Amino acid sequence: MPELPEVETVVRGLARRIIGLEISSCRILSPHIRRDADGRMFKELMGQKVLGLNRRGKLIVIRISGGLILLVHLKMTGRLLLVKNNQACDRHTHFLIRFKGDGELRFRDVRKFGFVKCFREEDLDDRPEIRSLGPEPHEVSFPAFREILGDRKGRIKSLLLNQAVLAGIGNIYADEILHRARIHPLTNASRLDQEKLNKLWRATRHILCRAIRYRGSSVRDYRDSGGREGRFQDYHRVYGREGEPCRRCGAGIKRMMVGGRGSYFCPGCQKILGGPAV
DNA sequence: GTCGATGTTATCAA
DNA sequence: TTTGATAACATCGA
Repeated sequence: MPELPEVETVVRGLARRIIGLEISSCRILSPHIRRDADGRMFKELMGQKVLGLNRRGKLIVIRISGGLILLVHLKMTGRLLLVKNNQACDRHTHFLIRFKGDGELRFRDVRKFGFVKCFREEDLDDRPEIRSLGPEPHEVSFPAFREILGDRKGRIKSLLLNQAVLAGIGNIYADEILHRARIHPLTNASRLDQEKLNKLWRATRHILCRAIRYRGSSVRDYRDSGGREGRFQDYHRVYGREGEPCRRCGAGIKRMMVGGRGSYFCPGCQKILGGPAV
């Protein structure tokens, strides 16, 4: 599902193709996907141009001329697709923008957990969706990383998934990162020493950067803005591999629930750290 | 036809 | 502070 590498892939793909395009029309087919946002703001998009796209955590931030922002979250099954005009729309398409000439940006979301909001640029930094986010996990320095996780209680996997701690890691990459760092998902973060924290920090950078290079993981629903699948699922070491041998130690990959989330790990090389609680 | 799983986030309860 | 349950929603597979 769309986590940091998938959202980054979508943003990069769209940036290449829609920056500079002029918006000729905008349609909200399912008002629900605006959530509480002011629907009137969308009318101001007409005639404006796309200035740029950014990612923050799992959020897509589209800057529009006239001081406007489109904020998109794909949640579980959302897609942002760039298609030619007048292509058939299925019932899961909830929002679309037509560009002058040719091209149509569509928000499609089977489960409708995602959202598209439009507001003024000056309000961007005050938005709770943005303000609540922790740092970018593959860019944060080790001292900052150590500070964020070092004195936290709670299970390390749940902390990695907490967007206020680090922004952008989801279930797939949390499992892959922990496997690479040889840390059991149930490990209490307070028991991670300097060496383990550093391993975790390096594993985070390594996994996320490599996943971006392979254009994300298409386990089930994820597609990029051109409708194409990612390739990183072919390199998963634990996620979705229950019962298969660990590629590092040969033990059978196991699955358990951690904080209500299905979690894959290797019982051979991911041990819960012993010793007294800190 | 029903049930459970899927996996993101906000919210509420303990 | 942390953890768990729930709800939003639709689809798939058993």
